[in-house]
This record gives sequence, C-alpha cells and structure tokens, in this order.
Amino acid sequence: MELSKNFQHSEAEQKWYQHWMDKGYFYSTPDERPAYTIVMPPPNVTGILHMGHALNNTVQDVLIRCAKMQGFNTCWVPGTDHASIATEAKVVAMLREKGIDKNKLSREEFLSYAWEWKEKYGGIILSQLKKLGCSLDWNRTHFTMDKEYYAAVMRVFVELYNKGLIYRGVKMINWDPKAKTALSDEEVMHKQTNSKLYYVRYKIDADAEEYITIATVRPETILGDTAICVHPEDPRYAHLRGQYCFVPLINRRIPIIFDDYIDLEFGTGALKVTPAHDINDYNLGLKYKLPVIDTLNDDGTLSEAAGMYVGEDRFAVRKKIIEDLKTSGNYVKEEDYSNQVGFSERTDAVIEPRLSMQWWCNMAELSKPALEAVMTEQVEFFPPKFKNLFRHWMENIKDWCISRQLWWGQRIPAWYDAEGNMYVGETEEQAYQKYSAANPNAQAGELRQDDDCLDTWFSSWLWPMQVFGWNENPDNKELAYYYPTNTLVTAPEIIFFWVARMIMAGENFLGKKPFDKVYFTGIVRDKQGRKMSKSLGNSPDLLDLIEVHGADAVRFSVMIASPAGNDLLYDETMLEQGRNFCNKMWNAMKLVKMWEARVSTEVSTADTFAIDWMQARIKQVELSIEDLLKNFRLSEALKNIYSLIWDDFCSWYLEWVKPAPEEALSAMVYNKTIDIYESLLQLLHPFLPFVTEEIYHLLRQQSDDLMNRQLTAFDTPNNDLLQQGIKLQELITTVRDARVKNNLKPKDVIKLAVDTQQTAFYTAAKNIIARQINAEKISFTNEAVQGSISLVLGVDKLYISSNVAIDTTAQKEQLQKDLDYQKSFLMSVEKKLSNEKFVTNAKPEIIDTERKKQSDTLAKIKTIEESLSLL
RNA sequence: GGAAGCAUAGCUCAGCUGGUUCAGAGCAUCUGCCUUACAAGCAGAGGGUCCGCGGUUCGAACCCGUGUGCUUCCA
Repeated sequence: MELSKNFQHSEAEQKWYQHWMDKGYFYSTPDERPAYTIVMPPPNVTGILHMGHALNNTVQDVLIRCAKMQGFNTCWVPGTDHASIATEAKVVAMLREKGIDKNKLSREEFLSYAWEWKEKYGGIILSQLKKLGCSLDWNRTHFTMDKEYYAAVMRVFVELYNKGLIYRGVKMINWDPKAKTALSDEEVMHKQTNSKLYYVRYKIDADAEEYITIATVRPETILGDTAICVHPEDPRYAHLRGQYCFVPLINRRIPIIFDDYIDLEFGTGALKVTPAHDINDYNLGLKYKLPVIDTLNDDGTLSEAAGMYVGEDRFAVRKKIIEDLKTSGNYVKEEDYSNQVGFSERTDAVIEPRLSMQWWCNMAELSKPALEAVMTEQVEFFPPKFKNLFRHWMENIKDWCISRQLWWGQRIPAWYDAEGNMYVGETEEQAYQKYSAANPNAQAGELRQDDDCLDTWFSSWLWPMQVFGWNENPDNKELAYYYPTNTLVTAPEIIFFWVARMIMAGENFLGKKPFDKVYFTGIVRDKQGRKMSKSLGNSPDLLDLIEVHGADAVRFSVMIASPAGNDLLYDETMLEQGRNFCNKMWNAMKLVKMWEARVSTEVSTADTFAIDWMQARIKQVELSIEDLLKNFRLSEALKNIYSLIWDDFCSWYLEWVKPAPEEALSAMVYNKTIDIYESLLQLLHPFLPFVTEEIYHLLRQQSDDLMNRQLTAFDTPNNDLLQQGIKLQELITTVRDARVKNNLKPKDVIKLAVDTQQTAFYTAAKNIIARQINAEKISFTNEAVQGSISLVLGVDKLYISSNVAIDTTAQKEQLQKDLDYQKSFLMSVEKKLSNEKFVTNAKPEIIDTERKKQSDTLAKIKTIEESLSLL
C-alpha cells in the first residue's frame, strides 16, 4: 500500500468516529465493571462550539478514554440546556427580523416559534462535538425541557414550596430592562465604568435661603427621592435635624434623616434616598418607613410616578435632567468618577435595581449539606484553591430569585383564582384539586397560571440526577450504578450558578452528592490575554481549525498548555506543534513499515539494549502519567508522552535499531518495535484518538481497536537500564558536539578509542554508538591516543581520530571550561561538607549524596586534568 | 471597599515534601545539514539577578514578612 507523505486527518477522523459509533463503543449500560461517569455541562441549545467548549470537552474525553482503558464502564452523558433568557433573546431577535413583534404574540404562539427554532438550530453544538472526537453516549442525550425533565423541575418546585422554602414576595431585584425580566445576583456582571458624579442642591424648607448638596451618579432617580440622609455625627448638617427639603423640579417635600450608614468622606456626606431604585436606599427606607416611588417602567423608561419625562429612556433623561437642574439653579458641579455598574450577563443592558414581586428560594438550609460536602472533601475541587471561594459564597448566601418574566422555560406551577388566592401543584389538575377542595362550587377554567417561568439554573441543578431518571424512579438501576458521577469538568465562572446548586440539589433531593471531583478548567484567552468571546470576535472558528489542522491537532493545542484552573493563552503555534506531532508519528510508522520487507529470522537477536532501554522508559513514563492523571495534571501528562514518543522513541530508539541501508532486520526487533509503538499509541490515544487509531491499524493487522484496548498493570522500570540509556545519549551528544566544533562533516568517518572501567556498557552499545557517531571502529585503550580529539565523559576518556586536521585550541578551551566548572562545583560541595552545622543538621542521605558528589567530582577533575596535560 | 491568585529564558509556562550532577520544557533565535521516515525534519549551540527588599534555616526559585506590578472573584 502506498502511504501518503503526511497524516491525512480528514479521512481518518470521519472513518474512525463512524467506526467507533458502529461498534457501539460509546454506549454504556450497567454491568459488573465499576462505572466511570461524567455528565457534560449542557451547552446552550442555541450555542455553537467555541474554544471554551473545545477545552472543556477535550478534557472530559481524555478522562473518559483513560478510564475506559483502565477497565471502567465509562458513560459520558451529552445534552443541552434550554437556556431560557439566552434562547428567548435569540428567538425574539429572529422574530423581529421577520417583522414579528413578540408582544403581539400569545404565549402559545411564541412558544411554538421557539420550539421550531430549537428543532432547527438547537443541538448543532452536539454534532460539532463529534468532529472533536468526543466519545459521548449519544443514546443518553438529554434536554432540560424534555417532558420528563420538566416534570422533575415541577416536582422540586412543589416540594420546596410545601416545605416553605419557596415563597413569593416583593423585594429589591436586578431588573434587565432589555430582556424585561428579573435576574439573580449571579447573572449581574459588575464592570468598572467611567461615569460622572453630579452635585445637586436641594432647598431646605426654612425661611432662609439654604441648600443641602448631594452627589449622585444617577440624577434621573431624583424624581423618586423620598429622603436625604446624613451622618448623625456630621457637624456640617447637625443643625438640620428634624428639617425637610424639596426635591428639585418637582418640589416634593422630603425629610432629612440621620443614619450612620452614611460615608462621611464620600461626596458631600449627604445622600439622596431613592428606596425604589437602590438596595441600600431600600434598606434605609424600610428602617425609616419612607414611601417608595417607582419611577421606572419595565423597559427602562420613566413611569407616570416620575411625574416628568414620562416614557423617555433613563439615559436620555439623565442628560435632560442635568440641563433642567442647571436652569432651576439646583445644579452645582460635576466630576469624573469611576464606579462599578451592573450589566446583564445575557443582554449586556445596564441593570436597574427595582422593587418587584418575584418567587424566591430560601438557600440557608439547602446550602448547609453542600458546604459540608465540599469542606470535608467528599466533593473534591481541583485545584483546591476554589474551596475558599466556595465557602465564602456559601456562608454569605442570599435567597435566590428564581422567577423570570420570560416564556421560554418551565412555567411556574402556581395558579390563582379570581380573588388572587394561590394554589401550587405539579400540574393544573393538582392545583385545581386544592382549589375545588376550598371552593365546593368550583368550575374548571377558573384558575389562571402564573405568567413567569423559572430561572434556567433551577432546572440545570438537577442535571446529574435527572439524566438518569431520578424523578421517574429514584431507586432505578441506572441512577444506582452511575450516580454519584465521578468527575465534573467545568469553568470556574459557573461555580455558583451551577456547581454549588447541583451539590445542593443532590444532597437535598437525593441525599447523595452529584460527583466526587470537580475539575475546573481555565478561561481561554487570546494572545493579548483577552478572554475569548463572541462579542470581541477573537475566538477562532473551531470547525475551520479542525478542518485545516485536524481534530487531534486542536485537541493537542488546548491540552498542552492548560493545567487545571489556570487560564489558557491560546496560540496557534501550539496547533502547529500538534499537527507536526501527528506527522512525526505518521512518518515513524512509515519507517517501521518500510522495514517489513527486510525482516529476517536469520539475523542475530543478541543486540537488545535499545529494546530493553525503551521498555524501561515506557514503564517509567507510565508510572509518572498514572500519578499525573490522578491529580488532573493533564498537560504535564501529555508533555511526558509527547517527549517519550518524539525524543525517546523517534530520535533515539528508532535510530538505534534502524538497520543500515540494504541490511536485513531481525524479526524479533521488528516485532518488538511494533509492540513498543503500539503501547506508545495506547498511552497517547486519550489525547489524540484519531491519529493513534489510524496508525495502530496500519502498523499491522489488528483484531481489536485501540480505543477499546485495555492497559496492563504498570510495573517498575529497571533503573540501571535507564541510567545506561542516559549515559549512551550523553556519549553520542558529546561526540557529535565535538564533531561540530572540529568541523567534521557528518560524512567524515571517525575512530573512537575509550579509556574506561565500564567496558561491558560500551560493548553492549557498540553497534549503536558506531552508527550514531559515524565511527568505523570502536576500541578500548589505557593510554592517550596521539593526534586525536580528547573528550571526557564522566570519568571515561574518549579519543576521536580522523583524517581531518585537529585544532587543539578549541578542545583545550572546552576542557578548561569544564574543569573550571567542576572545580567551583567541588568548592561549593566541600564548603558545605566542612560546615559543621550542615553535617550535624542535614539528613544523612543528603550528606551521603554530597559526599558522592565530592568523590565523583574529584575523579572527573583528575580525568580532565590528565586529558588536558596531553594536549 | 473585601478576598484570592500570579510574577522563573525573547514568548507561553513546568519546577511536588526547602537539599547545585535541576534552574527545566515547548516555541522563537543562531550554526551546520535536502543523511533513503519526517525541511511540518535532523544534528548542535547560545540565552535566566527565579520581580525588589528583609527574615527563618546548615541550606531558599520553593517557607515567612514587606513593597511593586498584573489578573480574577465578591460587594
């Protein structure tokens, strides 16, 4: 078969993914093996694959494929989130483009458009994950608005309501005027913003012409002011106790109140109090029983209650009112000011704090078992630094605003009768039963359901339970087998939104944590360190990258530089490194295949140094990888395998066993080489599944697939062999360096004479050495060889003879440099050993190594000095 | 305003329990090679005040304090 010059990724990816699917390798059903389960963080149903997903899902796939090799029954559950606010925003935008106004549609009409949209565009991301090679159990694909899932959400709502943990109430909430919905605190992003601080004076209600000046960044809220507040110990305002003043423009008479909440340093030390539009003002309002005047409509325009500018947007009013305050003589001055402004996570609209009737979930009780699970490491965080963050949040947790003024989502299961009495039930029938029990004359159709729907996270917190059918039967076999899941892989950004709440849901509704471990990936940033985001447009198109460089190269690039919890600075050179790596392995395979025709059973098989060494190296790396994976140090693990394959296998091993041109190759060496290559491919497979599977099958006829191959138990490597390998490499490098420095061309043949105690080592490696340094002869000697290049390797002396004239000055310099280094090294060691405190305090094994260093260095110095004296 | 993290080669980062045969990798750079697997490659080389200052210790890139700079989270 003709093999292409380079690895052709497109075909291989297509072919193997289909093959794995056909073989059913991704599918899992409970059996006698231990389970290894991951539930995928469900992406938004409208989402498309971006860098964050690529990182997150590659990590999960690596974990799953590793576990599979170790004999676990692996199950990775895919799915999508209905993402209520994000999806609704998209559907509204789509309708607008079609010239349809959401407000003119009925709820049912809108929802049918939304479902249509979901069927058409939803789940694109899942098919994109296939391109990345994700070994997901597609039979288990879930959606957070599936019928069964919906029912589970209803059940949880009703249970919590019946326990009194869900309630309805008027409180200050974060209002998104663009999406026209309430948001939870977690959905508000605070950004540092350049604003103006306006100073405005309010006329005191007194005979004298006296004013009190306040500072505000939101002058448009003046119309909702119901008090001015100053610090009780502020001498500037002490005389105003019991006084009133007038709100500018509308001349409402409001009291001046005194509270030590006020920061004396800020502005003028006087605060305007607008209970309807600021949480702190609201609390002051409660304390002093101030009236609440809501001056905003739900779209961010001013309401009738404002009395002025009615129907105009709040930001337009901000400009206008300043002009009007100037005219009225209330404007004093303005200053540049930098403050934190809240923005909607989804729509990027400026959040308006607002009083509103919403549904709330009391978190105090729910959070307790979750906090404990994390603090006692029943749920273990990687990296552990997130534990503190988690605790801090959980200990200061506030009630969760769970209602949203949206249509796309689970509708709140509360019904009202004509008098406004409320009936909560999982279904309308249940609610009606309660209603009719209280009202014997009840008629069907008299109840009206709450218009709001639930926060998306109120459904996704059930994800690890409900994908295994918790609601239908909490004692079912699947839930018992797969739950708690093993590892959750997610971004630290959603630790509160999602991770914390899943733990709460698991602990409270099922009595079991949802996962053992949480691996937090970093944030993917571009070269300039900016977070990759759609709005910045700095996220590369992943499907393009996969198409051009291959899925394996993409996986390599995101894995090689992403330790847990550390941000990933994405750089396309890593993509090239990954592609080159695939290519390197492809060519190594070609090389081995070329030998196939030259295999002979006649050739002696005595020379096994290279094989023995390579096998020891593999064992060594296997052990370190096992350890690294346990600690989720995936990038380190990949680096180790990369170097094992590229450096040890390709650069050393293959060159060591490579037959000379035209020469035959021992069948034993050939077969061992393929064995070795196979075990390397297996180690790498979880990271780069496609190229490894492809090469695995091209190496020789296989009865199985690499993906399904099981790892054998690791054992400890022979340390002597490893040391000899290092020595051999050093020998080769030293001689090659000398060749370069003495202008010997690669084709110039040399003779090597060695003065050593370790003749066995040189004899074992003789053939390898000869080939690697292009020596026609290797011999042992006890004395210096005249006219040769003299080198020192440890305590061995090497003499290189050739036909080319030797310039001894370069050698002298080199040896002298080495001698100087060794001498100063010796000095530092001896200084230490002569330090009495060191000898008495240091651990014995440390002292022993120092002694060994001393004697080794002394021997080296002697060797170098002898060589130097001969030049 | 509160909290956490980071600072090591030109760049991106490793460096676990303190121990000079550990200051390391990849990329980039320089030199020489179109050597019959691979120029997307091979061989070799150079490059660092481990952010500054103080402390603990026989010994500090590593522990403690402090200063500076950056990042993130929360209010």
